[in-house]
Amino acid sequence: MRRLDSTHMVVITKQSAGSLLSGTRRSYYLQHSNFLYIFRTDREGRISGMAEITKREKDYSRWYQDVIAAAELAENSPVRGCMVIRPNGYAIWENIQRTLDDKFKELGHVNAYFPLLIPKSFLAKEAEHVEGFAKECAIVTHHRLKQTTVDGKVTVIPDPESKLEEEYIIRPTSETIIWDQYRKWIQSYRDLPILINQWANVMRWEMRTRMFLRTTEFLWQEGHTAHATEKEGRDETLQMLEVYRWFAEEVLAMPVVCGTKTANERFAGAVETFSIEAMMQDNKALQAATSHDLGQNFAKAFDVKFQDATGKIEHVWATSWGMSTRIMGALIMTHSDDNGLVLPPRIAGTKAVIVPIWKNDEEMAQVCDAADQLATGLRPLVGAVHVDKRDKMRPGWKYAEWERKGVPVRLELGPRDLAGKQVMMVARHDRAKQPVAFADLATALPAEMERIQNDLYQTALKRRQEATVKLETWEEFTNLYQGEGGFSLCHWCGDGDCEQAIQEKTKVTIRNVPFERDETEGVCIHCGNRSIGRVLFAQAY
RNA sequence: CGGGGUGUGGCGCAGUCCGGUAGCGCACCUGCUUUGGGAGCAGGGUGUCGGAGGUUCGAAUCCUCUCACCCCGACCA
Repeated sequence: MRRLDSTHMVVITKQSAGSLLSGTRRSYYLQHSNFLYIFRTDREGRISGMAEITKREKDYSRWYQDVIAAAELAENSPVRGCMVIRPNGYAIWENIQRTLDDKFKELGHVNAYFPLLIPKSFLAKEAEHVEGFAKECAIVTHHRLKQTTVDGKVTVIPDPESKLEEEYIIRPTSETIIWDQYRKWIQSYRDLPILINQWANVMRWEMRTRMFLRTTEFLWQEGHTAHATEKEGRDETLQMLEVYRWFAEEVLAMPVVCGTKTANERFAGAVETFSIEAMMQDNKALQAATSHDLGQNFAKAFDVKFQDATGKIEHVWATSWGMSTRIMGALIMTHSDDNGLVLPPRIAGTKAVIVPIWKNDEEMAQVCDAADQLATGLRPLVGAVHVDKRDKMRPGWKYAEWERKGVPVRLELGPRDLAGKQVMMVARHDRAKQPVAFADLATALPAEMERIQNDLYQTALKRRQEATVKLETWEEFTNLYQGEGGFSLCHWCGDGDCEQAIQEKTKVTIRNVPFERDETEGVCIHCGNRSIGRVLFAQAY
């Protein structure tokens, strides 16, 4: 929506006289030169009907929602907290799945599928696990509906006679049902390791939801492995964290901080949780993936034992690790700008779009034919290339539309280009525009995509570096988070109560204890006790 | 569960104070002219005014109840 702003008006006055603009509270008139303009605006001061994206600096949260709507990634559904992922959004998720899945397979994992519904009793078996998830579970209590009439209207109710003997929980995560199964599969050390991944939907009944970042239902992968030794379990946990780091940085162009979660933030049932943390453009942190060392907790809860080579019987060692559709929220917030979505080429659904330009039917036939030929030649090299042949839309409209949707590269092809055997190549993120000869395109386009990928990573990295500081005093700390926020590296005593007190006072949390950190001596920024080293603080999504 | 706000065509809104049988922009459809950064003209279709009840000759508008969604908290990450 386009806003009225001072550069476009000489006088703007809230309607008051009444006669000219009868009965409208949100109408304004604008005197400019010798003309009187009349505008109707909505609550936000936007002139009706001109769809544009809220500026980041004006309202970051609204900008985020506008980008998702403008790029047609997802929209709200009739189900509270659940979104509909539209084809443009799902194409990104499919690329995420394909890339991660290939990597998992490379490392020896296989896919399997476990039920959506979990017997209620399973969740209760691991004490910390049940405590962590009990408050956000959806429960299936009946298996049949019954038609009935209320106030003369036909409706349906759960049939009281179909009440389940044991109720089911819609999975918030699958550890319990998987470990119940692993018990049957594992007897000897020869059965280990088990390296299974599942692509699935899960449900957590959150009180407040935001598109992609926290939805009631979301999509993810959850890896669940079983090992013969503690070391092997820990190695697997760290290996998968490294996969996530690689994926975030190399594929999504999103720099992350790898580290260990504090005890307070640990996964319910884990011995140790590791995370990758990214910084969004509003300086808030977002946990982009987690990997858990579950120790023997689930093996003990589900009685999963094996006999080792010496004949000794022992509980197995476990890990679990996941990345969800939440990462798409991070992807959107990391790179996008006030013109809409910006995507790194390696994850974009459509890598490039060709916009043919013509004046008449004859030219249209010629440029469209040439565009098709170019696209056919480029697809094997770069992936999906779309030719936008829609008539009744002028090129300028198409440029704007593809920019909103985040297609990394646009190729403009008009009669003059055709005559010169070239296209105009334009990058989405910086609008850098250059002519490229047809003959050079097969090398120039992949090179341009590499440049874009690298630019996006470097820009995000620079933004994070500039918003990361080392702080020494509580005053500096509170000042930072009452203002612009960001990442801060501060000394911390290691005490959970102290951590909690910091959160209650400032809403700032320890994101993780970074692997690479300054371990020089110091005192806790909050309580002044001896420090365990500097840890990463930030306000978080 | 508190505090605030909004429900009117696909989307964004006006109309509600002061009751008179629903309107604007965008989008959509048709035609013509256009097409190198958001085209123009002409014609056209689109509504149980969130729901229920009440007052009234007459309700989007007044009254009562109710439902849904959004924002700020609480919760969670």
